Amino acid sequence: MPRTLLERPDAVRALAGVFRRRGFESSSLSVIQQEAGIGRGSLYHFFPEGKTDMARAVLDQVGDWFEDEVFAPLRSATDAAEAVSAMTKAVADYFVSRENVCLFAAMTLGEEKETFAGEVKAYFVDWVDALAALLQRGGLNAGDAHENALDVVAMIQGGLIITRAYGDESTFLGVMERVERRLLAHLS
Amino acid sequence: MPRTLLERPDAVRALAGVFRRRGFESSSLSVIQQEAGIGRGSLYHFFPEGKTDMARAVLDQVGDWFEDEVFAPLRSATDAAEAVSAMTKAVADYFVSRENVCLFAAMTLGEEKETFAGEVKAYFVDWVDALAALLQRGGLNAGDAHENALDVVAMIQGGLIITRAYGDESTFLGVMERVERRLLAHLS
DNA sequence: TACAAGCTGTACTAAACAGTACAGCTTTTG
DNA sequence: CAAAAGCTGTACTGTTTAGTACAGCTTGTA
Repeated sequence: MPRTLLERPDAVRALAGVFRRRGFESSSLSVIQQEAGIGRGSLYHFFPEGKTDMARAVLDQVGDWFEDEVFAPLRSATDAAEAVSAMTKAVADYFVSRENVCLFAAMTLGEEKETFAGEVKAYFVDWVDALAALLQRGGLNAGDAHENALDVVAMIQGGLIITRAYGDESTFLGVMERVERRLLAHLS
Repeated sequence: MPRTLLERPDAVRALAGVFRRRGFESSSLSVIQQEAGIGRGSLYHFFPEGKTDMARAVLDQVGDWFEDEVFAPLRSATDAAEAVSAMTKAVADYFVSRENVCLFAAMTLGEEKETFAGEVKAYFVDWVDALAALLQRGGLNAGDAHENALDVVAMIQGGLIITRAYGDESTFLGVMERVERRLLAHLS
């Protein structure tokens, strides 16, 4: 095997940063080169189909992180209250350290919304369903569990929007605190 | 005065449709011409500064609608419960008939987020503050009123995201129903 | 030390882009 | 009915875009 100066996952991480900061559509190849510090040659080496490939790789990586750190723990948890606190903490830390941007939410708008509709839907369905199942195990009936899970995920996503609009990340943290409190109240 | 075949407000309405459907950044001038049915000449006649002018005009028009139909009624209402129901109905009807897209929320991402940061912040601040003031008049203390107002606006915005991801507008309508129920519960 | 294979910068192409200029059209006003 | 003024299509410019081609570099392996 030859050298591996830059690994694909590193490239994906750098791309994710650019897409979060500038949005997918206004990240031109020249901007990506500059901000991610990756040349055109490397970019097309790792992502032969261009920007679409890059976006897919970024969404995959984010989706994997949520699967491992959020959805799977929700599904396998035995203590519902503990799982709720772990989820809110993980999610809050994640978005605060990622410029308060959810790339899946961003993909519900713009040109390529159809291209990634499947992945985007799966992300939200997985999250809502995993949380709903946990709430059901915590004592809620199926309907209430699903409605509460949906409302909570919506509140988190809306909280991100408002905190970006306000330019003040404490707003998002406040939303996350109340999300946790609300879920715990339902479980007691 | 000479003829007025196409008025500026009509042009703005057409532009809003294009921006909602395709996103601001991927609406090129040729796409706008085609989908809005307005030629290049007319576009630069009405919006001399180009796309930035167009976006500003669209945001202004949407902002005016919300001011007149949502924020002002919230501020001047005497019956809090009635005002809450009026707001949820107006907002639900608005977004359902506008492809479940909030253009102000869309402007918190992408290239021009800084250009319109002021307008975007004002929109959310006006909404949250008007609703918070109403809840306070309805008996909540200042802190609870503000938190609930913020959470509700977040839930609405997040509901739009999830309904677009699900490709099923009944999800958003469900969120709006529970928003209304929750607010009414706080007022009783 | 030499080969193999992954990685990378540079130069290039064709298409799409935002924005300009302007002649000419249409309709209201006097 | 003529003039004024708003509106509109077309042709154009220079720039930026995504994507390609490829020579050459770097490093692990034999």
